[in-house]
Amino acid sequence: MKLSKTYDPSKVEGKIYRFWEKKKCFKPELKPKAKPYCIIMPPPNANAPMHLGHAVFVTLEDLMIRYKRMKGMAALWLPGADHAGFETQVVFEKKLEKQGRNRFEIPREILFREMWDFTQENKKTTENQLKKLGASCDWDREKFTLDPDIIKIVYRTFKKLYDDGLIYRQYRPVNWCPKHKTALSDLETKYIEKNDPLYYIKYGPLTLATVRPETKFGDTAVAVNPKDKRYQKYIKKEIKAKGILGPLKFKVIADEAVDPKFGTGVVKVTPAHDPIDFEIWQRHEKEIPGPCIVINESGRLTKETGKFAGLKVLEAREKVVEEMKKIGILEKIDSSYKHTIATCYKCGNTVEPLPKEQWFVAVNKKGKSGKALAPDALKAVKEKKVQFVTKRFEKIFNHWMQNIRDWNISRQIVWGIRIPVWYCQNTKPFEDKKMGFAGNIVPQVFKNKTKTYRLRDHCFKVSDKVAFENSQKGEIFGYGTIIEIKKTTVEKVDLKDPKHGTTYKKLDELILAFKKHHPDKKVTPKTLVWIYIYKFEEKKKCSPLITLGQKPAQCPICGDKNLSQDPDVFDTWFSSGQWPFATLQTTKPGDFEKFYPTEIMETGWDILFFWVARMIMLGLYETGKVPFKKVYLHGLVRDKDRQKMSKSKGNVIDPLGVAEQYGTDAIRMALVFGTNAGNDIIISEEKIRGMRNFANKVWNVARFVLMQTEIVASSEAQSGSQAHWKAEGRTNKAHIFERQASPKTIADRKILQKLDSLIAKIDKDLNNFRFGQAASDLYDFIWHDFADKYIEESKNQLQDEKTKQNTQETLLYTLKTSLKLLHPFMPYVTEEIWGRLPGYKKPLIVSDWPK
RNA sequence: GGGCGACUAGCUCAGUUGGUUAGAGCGCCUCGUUUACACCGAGGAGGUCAGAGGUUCGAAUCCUCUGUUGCCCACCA
Repeated sequence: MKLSKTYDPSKVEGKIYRFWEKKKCFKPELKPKAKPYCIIMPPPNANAPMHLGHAVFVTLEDLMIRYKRMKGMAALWLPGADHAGFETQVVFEKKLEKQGRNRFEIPREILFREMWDFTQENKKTTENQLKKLGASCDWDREKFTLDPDIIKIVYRTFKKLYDDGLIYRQYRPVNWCPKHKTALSDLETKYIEKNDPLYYIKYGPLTLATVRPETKFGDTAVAVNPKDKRYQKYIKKEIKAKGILGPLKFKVIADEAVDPKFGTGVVKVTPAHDPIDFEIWQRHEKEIPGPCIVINESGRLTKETGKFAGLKVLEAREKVVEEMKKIGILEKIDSSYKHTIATCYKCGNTVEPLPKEQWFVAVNKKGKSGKALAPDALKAVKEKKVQFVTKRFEKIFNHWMQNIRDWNISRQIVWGIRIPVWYCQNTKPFEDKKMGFAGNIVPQVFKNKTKTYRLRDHCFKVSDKVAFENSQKGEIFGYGTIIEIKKTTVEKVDLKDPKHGTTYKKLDELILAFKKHHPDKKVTPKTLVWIYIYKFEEKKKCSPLITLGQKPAQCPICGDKNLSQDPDVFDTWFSSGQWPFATLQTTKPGDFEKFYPTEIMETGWDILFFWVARMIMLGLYETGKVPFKKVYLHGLVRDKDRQKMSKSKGNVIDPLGVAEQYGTDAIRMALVFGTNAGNDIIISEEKIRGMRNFANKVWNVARFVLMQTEIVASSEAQSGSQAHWKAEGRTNKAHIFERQASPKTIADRKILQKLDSLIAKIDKDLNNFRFGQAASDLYDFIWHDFADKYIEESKNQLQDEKTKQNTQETLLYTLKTSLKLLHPFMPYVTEEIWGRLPGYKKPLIVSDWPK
């Protein structure tokens, strides 16, 4: 029996991968004393099978690892899988939708469990795909981003940042997706250009321009530029204006952020629904008044907007504009106005800025430790501690890093690492005295007031304690001890008493307010009212308790045992930003010390900000060292029409399917051949087929060489089993592996010289990350120099007894060396042939690189 | 509004610090079934390197401008 005429990858690949695994070829322990070389695999998302895009990173990283391994280094490629927080949540919610279910109706624990099972299933699939692609990673060290020991490290970092003053909680407008009902980071929004009408609205003596008239109900002021001459006389004055829901009063404030050239140079300030307005407002006042929140979490108007309550933003806009026209405050509409709006990068819905209390990472600030996230990262790059293989990504990185704002890491979803913070509910007074006042108190109760009035008889006694709650935030902010209770009627309430928590100028207003709170009751001037006079005591602010995951027994400040955990989870990138050290610190003892900082981070450029930037910041912060010395960013895989591969377009090439048809080696070679760092990779079936042909060429070169050197027979007898990897029964012709000392023919000399310079060239290319160049050089040499020229020439030389021996030597030596050089690119076919060579000692994957 | 790329053969792309006659794969044309391979071999056609200007002994490569095209970032209400 001879070697088959064509190479059949399906017969070899599985067998060879298992053989490598069995021989522990992927483990760095193979060379205990060698220099370490480590790549952390970008963990594939465990929410879908991999596609050809993933095959790029497998190919490139495996290529580097195999090369360095053959170069004699203790090479570790550390695999993993990513729970991929929000991404997976989105995928899973779609799945639920198809089943007619809704995540908000499913209890947290059950939903989490279902998603856990779902990701575990996908994780198995991706592991198999990685193996099929020939990934020579160390499976014993595989990590999942939700492994308990990883979570522990994430908690440790969070606490460290908090203690250092670099993590804080703040109430402010955040990017809110009304569909997914969670906040998003600035990176998770996508800006799109839109043509929206710009409305010019009269505000008393002023006119302002806005695209969002529906948020008018949440206005707190009107702002102008302090230097704007037109409006000097209004600054700090109060102006009266006509509004849809009745007369309005606004203070005119001056702020630099207002561009006098835009619109009329007058801006309405809506702190709850616009981040810039919030900042303006903060410079003048502090709190966002509760009634100024006019849009809710579903993107509908709140009850503060009266008859518009319940309408969606766009519906409300139309109606509001109509009304404004009616009452004559709409001056004009500029319908040619173009601007950009933020949308959710997953569902495309308009992002609604909503005020929320969230955890933020201060990226520009210096902590107590003296460390600062973004500045330190920039410095490390500047000092070349991290080098970008493609220069232009360094520019992009710098630009981004210099302009980033604080990072919101709270997400209102269940899939992820729960934020390890407990809040003291401080409910003691209620347990003791059963007050139950909290839910019904009006919000306008302040600490310098001492009276509040109620329509309802709460049956309180003097000396009772009541709690005051901010109904917007659902938070108790203080307690009152009742000193006196008076019973009176609405008309007798002293409207001028400054001690009242709520003040109305006229009886009508008071009645209106009462009606709003008690829509079920008739309120007349004769209606009974209770006036509670109390002593106010601000709630002792118990600070949030940051732990390493465990629930504290009690609040260390007030001793209260009623603690509740923050319902939110971390932005998935907050935890994956710690991946390089989190993995190495939890695999095997000594790994971190040995392999950190890792050699290179190889991933797609689309996650440069999401992931690479965060790893540099958090890695530096936590370990004092950069997480990797180099960054290699590959391009996106596109089809031959330059289309991005995506499921919705239906142009996804399934790597397993193609591997089945053409072989893994063909795909891998197709993905590197003629490509360049950072540029997109265009792949087509024709290209893969071409590389399959190349694999076959290599196979046939080997077939010829083995036939001509008459050593096939002994190994052929055992073909089909793994026996041919055993050295026994092999001829003792190890010497013919050696390079001829002095080539006897011109052809010999020529091919050997070419081979020498090829080795040098491949080394140089690989060390400079010019994989595409190396691949085509190899292709060229093996096909056109070795096969087309030398092998043809050898047919003559083998006829001649004088040159036969030397020709055999050269054939074998050239084959052997070619296989070594080619192995990182096409591991399967090279290993398979290698196993059939005379003088076989150990697998090609762990053989020495040619010199 | 800022920034970053791309433009080389019919198609998809290489081309290192400037240096012979600018390359590959696929496709196309001619010939060939010689005992490694038709998933092949031999040969061939096909390019004003987007355009203009500049630097240089010499430019696809460096500089400037223009055009076409793609992408990223950004708190103009």
